[in-house]
Amino acid sequence: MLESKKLFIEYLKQKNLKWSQQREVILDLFLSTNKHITTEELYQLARAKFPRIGYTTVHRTLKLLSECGLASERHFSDRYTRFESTHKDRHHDHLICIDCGKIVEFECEKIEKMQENIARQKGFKITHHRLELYGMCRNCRKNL
Amino acid sequence: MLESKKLFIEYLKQKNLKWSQQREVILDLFLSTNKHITTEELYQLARAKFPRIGYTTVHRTLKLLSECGLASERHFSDRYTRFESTHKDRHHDHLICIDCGKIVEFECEKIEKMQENIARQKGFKITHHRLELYGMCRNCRKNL
DNA sequence: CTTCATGCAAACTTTTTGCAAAATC
DNA sequence: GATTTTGCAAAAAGTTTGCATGAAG
Repeated sequence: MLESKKLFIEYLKQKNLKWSQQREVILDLFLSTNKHITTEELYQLARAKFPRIGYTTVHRTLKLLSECGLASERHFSDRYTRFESTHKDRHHDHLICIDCGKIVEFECEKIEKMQENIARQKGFKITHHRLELYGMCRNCRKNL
Repeated sequence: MLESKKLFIEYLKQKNLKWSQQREVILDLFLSTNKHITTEELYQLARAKFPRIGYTTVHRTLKLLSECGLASERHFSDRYTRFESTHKDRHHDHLICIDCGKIVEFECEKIEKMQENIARQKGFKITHHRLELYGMCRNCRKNL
């Protein structure tokens, strides 16, 4: 079983919460998708595997996953909350194609260092940040 | 009269739209506030100057200001849409205190350059970006 | 006097909550 | 068996729209 699946089950036990079929379906789908997924999208996927599942359950499970650190909530420029799997790799930022919506992840140590510098100058202690670069990917530029 | 006020009036003329008392109140308040303001906040300010004004009017005027480029919409981590005046100074990013909500603006040429580099590596051409640093400001750290 | 803007109320969107029935421990 | 979860429906919270009335050109 996946490390993160164990982690979630353990988390539930600690909190005296219960493991359920629905939670399993949702977790599996969430872990197997690489996307920055919305509740609605995951709900649609889940319904394919477990037709009687409710939107609310998906929503609450995603919240649970956020609480235990397996997911993190993100807001890009539409008004959906998107959930991203956090456990697998370390921090990264996003490049987003404004045409096709493709999301590419990247990380840059130097930028992070510079952010720390700026924050120090302004008297801040950073807890987290958000860096999103919007533009056109190679493909979409080609098809102009 | 302010440059941007003229600009807005000109924009309205071009589109065969009308100048009104409400639009003037809203524009003046918007231009005189430095905040990243929500519709609700601006509505409250506007009511003080023009009691019969409606929320809808404020909302629609802010949308107009976005359309003509005088304002830009931003989404931080709460669920409000915030409007920021764009004309006055050039691009900048934000430091946000997670405790008191204070927003400090900054700009960093070096970070921008690096962003371009990363995008180029990934085949992207950047149109715009968003960088937000979240943390605790000096004051809030003092009062811990 | 024609056209557009206003402001109310009501619709819409996305997220969240209350609660009776069902599943888990 | 006690307690938590589920799924529905309905509430919240922000944003957007329809429409009769009023203001601007």
